[in-house]
Amino acid sequence: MATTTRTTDRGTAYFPRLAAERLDIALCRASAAVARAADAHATEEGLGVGQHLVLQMLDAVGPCSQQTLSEELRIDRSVMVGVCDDLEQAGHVRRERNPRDRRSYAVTITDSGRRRLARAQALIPAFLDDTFKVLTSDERGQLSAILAKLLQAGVGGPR
Amino acid sequence: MATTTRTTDRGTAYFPRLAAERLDIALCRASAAVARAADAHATEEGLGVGQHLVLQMLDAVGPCSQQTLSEELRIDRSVMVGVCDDLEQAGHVRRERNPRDRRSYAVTITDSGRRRLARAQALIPAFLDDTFKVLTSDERGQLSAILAKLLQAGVGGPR
DNA sequence: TGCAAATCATCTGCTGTCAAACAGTCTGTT
DNA sequence: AACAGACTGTTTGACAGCAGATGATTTGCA
Repeated sequence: MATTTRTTDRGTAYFPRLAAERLDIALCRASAAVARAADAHATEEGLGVGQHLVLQMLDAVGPCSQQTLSEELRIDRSVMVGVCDDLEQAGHVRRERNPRDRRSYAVTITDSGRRRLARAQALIPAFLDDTFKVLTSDERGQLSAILAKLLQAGVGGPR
Repeated sequence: MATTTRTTDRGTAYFPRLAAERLDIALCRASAAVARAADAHATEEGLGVGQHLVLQMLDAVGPCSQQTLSEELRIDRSVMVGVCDDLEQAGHVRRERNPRDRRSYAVTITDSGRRRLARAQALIPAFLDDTFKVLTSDERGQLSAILAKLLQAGVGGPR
């Protein structure tokens, strides 16, 4: 049937086709999709990605200022305020003034926080297996290495 | 100098170190950084990533409804309204009612839109070279293939 | 010592995304 | 024909991220 205005119908699969051909702006959009998947899992589980990262780092390296957390985890300072608020209110973190520099806090993970972290960590393998199930083991390793490299190079701005 | 509360000092490089070790929540955060880099470049250049993708697709496959654009490009319908508003106001796109289905528009790229697209496309290689300069050619190919694979698998939800 | 500049945490305003609700239109069944 | 249900585009409200300004504190320098 002839129509003057030919409108593309469903099932064109334009986006994946384009993406497979070359690395361009579209692929940066794909990165956002991966990030969204993590956010969705995190909110569903009840512990935001930011909160998770903070607990992870505090557990690994000990008490930190919000500034240090902010820089290392690439989370904006003003956002870190709310993240620490939530963690503190949940009792997963203590905020004590650093006696050597009373401008900053010494944010410390509590036992409750450590238990919460362990619980969240336990769910990650299943999430990753599900999210990246279409990738081979090699591809997962490649993705990991590549993103780490980009991070170290400071892609995406300083914060 | 001994202190009771040991606060981690600058330069720990905790995040990259963690990221390099294993694929976990932190790496999904890295994906967000890549997406941010593209957004920053786009706004600086004056044509948003969403607008760019819409022009790209309209140029490639012809007139589409906003719904089709939305699904293929993984942009929320309600966001697509604004994207098309901006493109239409700039004269890069025409919105005509589809006579066969008056619910939908037939969004069509104009000559102005085609010129704008060409101008934006011309800047992409330089942006990519800069953003991914720390990657080898092989790694770029791997990243491209992996993200495309994830896209086809529908990572990040339907929209 | 005294003062300018930098630093840390916080707050405010702006922007963009998403979910849900809505009006108009189409499709299929009776 | 009549009506229920699905679809398209739009609006609204809630929410997160980021830039810039602010108050309190520290550091560096004259």
